This record gives sequence, C-alpha cells and structure tokens, in this order.
Amino acid sequence: MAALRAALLAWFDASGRDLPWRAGIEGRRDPYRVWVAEVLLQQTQVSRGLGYYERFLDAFPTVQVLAQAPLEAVLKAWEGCGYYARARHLHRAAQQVAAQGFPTSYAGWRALPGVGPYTAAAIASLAFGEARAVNDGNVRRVLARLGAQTRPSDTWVQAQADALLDPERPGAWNEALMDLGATVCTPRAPRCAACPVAAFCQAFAQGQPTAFPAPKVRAPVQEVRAVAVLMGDARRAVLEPRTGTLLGGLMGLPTEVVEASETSQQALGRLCARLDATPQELLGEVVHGMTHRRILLQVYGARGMQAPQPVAQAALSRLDQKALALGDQQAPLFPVS
DNA sequence: AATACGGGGCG
DNA sequence: CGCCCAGTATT
Repeated sequence: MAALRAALLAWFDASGRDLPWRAGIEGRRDPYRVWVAEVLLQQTQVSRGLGYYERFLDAFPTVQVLAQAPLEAVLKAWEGCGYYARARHLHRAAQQVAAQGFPTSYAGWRALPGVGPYTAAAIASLAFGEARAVNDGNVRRVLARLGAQTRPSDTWVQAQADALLDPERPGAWNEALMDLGATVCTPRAPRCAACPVAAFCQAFAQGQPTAFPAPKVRAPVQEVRAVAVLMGDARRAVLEPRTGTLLGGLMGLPTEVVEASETSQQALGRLCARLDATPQELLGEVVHGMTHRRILLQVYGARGMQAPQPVAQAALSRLDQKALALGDQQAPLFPVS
C-alpha cells in the first residue's frame, strides 16, 4: 500500500497533467474554478472540456457574476457541450453560493444541485484538503485492473478508493489516480510499459488488462422520426423553447415527433396547425445520433405570422444547428461532388 | 436498481 | 460502428 502510493505520487509529481483548473496550492485550489471544471467534466473528456472551461470562465469569472447572469446566457456558454441540466443546476447552485458563501466540506457541497458524490469529493479534496476519495470512470477502471475485478460494484470501488487514499495528500492522490486512468490506464489500449504501478496490478500480471472491467450493458439506441419547420433562414428563424428533460432549456426549431401510427405528413400537418403556419417544400433531412437515440429529422420550409429571431443569441443543440444549416443560402441544397 | 440525459473521440 | 468519457437526478 505504501509502496503503491509512493510510486503513483512520484509519477504524478513528475508526469501529472498541467491543467488550467489546477492553478494554486495543492489542496487549496480556488473552489469556484475547481467546481466549474468538475461539473464541466462530468461525462466529458478533458480534451473537450478545456475549450468550454476557458470560454465559461471568461464569461463568468466569479460565482457572483454567474449567479447574476440570466440562465439563457449560461446555456449559451454551454451550447454544444451536452447534458444541459449541468448548466441549469450550476446556475441555481451559484445563486445559493452567492447568497450563503462557499461550502467548506463534502457534506456542504453535496447538498448543492448538480453536485453528486464524485464532484463533492473532488472539490472537498482539491480545494479544501479534505480526505475524500473520488470515484469516477478513471478510478473505477484503474482499481478494477489493479484488483482484476470484472464487475466491480460501486461499493467495492469506493471502499478500495477510500482505503488507498493518501491522507497526507488527498487532492494530489485523487488527481494522480485520474491522470493515470486518463493517460496510461486507458480503456482500449493501456500503456502498461509506462505504468508506475504495473508491478501492483493483477490484471497486468494476468496479461489481460483490457479484460477489466467488463463493458457496461447499455440500452439499445431508439430510432425517432420527427419533423421540424424552418420559418426564416440560418440566421433568423422562428424558435421555440424546448421543454421537458430532453434538451430542456434550449431553443430549437418548432418540432413534432412522428408517431409510429402516422406519416410524417400527418405530423407536419399537426405542427403547422399548432403554429397556424403553411407548410412549404422539404428543405432536407438531418440525422443526429445522441448516445441513447438516433433522430431522423425532416425539415420543411413554412410560412407563418411569427417573427423570426436572431439565432446567434439563442442556445441551440447540435441537432437544431444542423437543421438550421439547411436554411443557409450560401450552402447548395444538393451539394455537388 | 434502473433509466434518462449530449456529444465527440478513438480504435 | 461500438464503447467510453473527471456523473447526477429521478423513478
């Protein structure tokens, strides 16, 4: 245990990543910057989060600025990053923090919207030096391989992480474990030759590091057909707020799902009746994959009385960005090869 | 315990 | 194309 800790921390001190939210003293990082980074990185790879992080902190440099900003501005900064509930929760939590001050403990952070066990442990250890072991996808994979566990339960992973955590340097230890998982002990092609703890790894000893952990079973992707109308063009269009959980809070083209029992023309008729609009020609079709569903969206032109709004200021999903591109006058409707 | 929730990267 | 990513909230 002590040898494993020393080996990993030595590797981390020499080869750990230099990331923008790691500025400051170890164990005493800026809580706001750590918090934003941790939320942004939920289910999001670091390489992708970097650009959003810079953009977000530029727009909302302090928790007070974030708390006073309109939600639409926060969602606009989050545009394209996915899992938009993160932005809504972060905004709501910022208002609590602006009024009551930053929590200073795991339990205090855990009580904020959008802050679960992982994020609370990360902030508590990185910014407040609290001895809390994080449990994320990296930690799960590294520990599963160290112990050669095919299907480690969440309880098992947390217990291992708790036992292994270096109480002297909890923040650095958590970062070290995650860095190892992200840069060496990777899912597909781990670089065991460069691993500082290979000597302690049972999966490596068995010669099958990628056998652990076993892939998660995932729900099959659902196919969804939908119709949308573009009233306007790629720059100015009639937009509606999306309600519900899917893309909730974002704006988008007026859309109706095509039910299994109906044709797309019937759905289009329903949509245009709701909008009091007249359908026109088919502009094109967009295919959009979203982890758990595959959306085939037919986009029609339409005429109505609603005033188009500038799309540049609206927060849109990738799906709606693709759909709007069909209205770009510069782009040929039928691309020539 | 199971499910919903985005989008992109990589082998 | 399949699997995964610094997970959380809801049911």
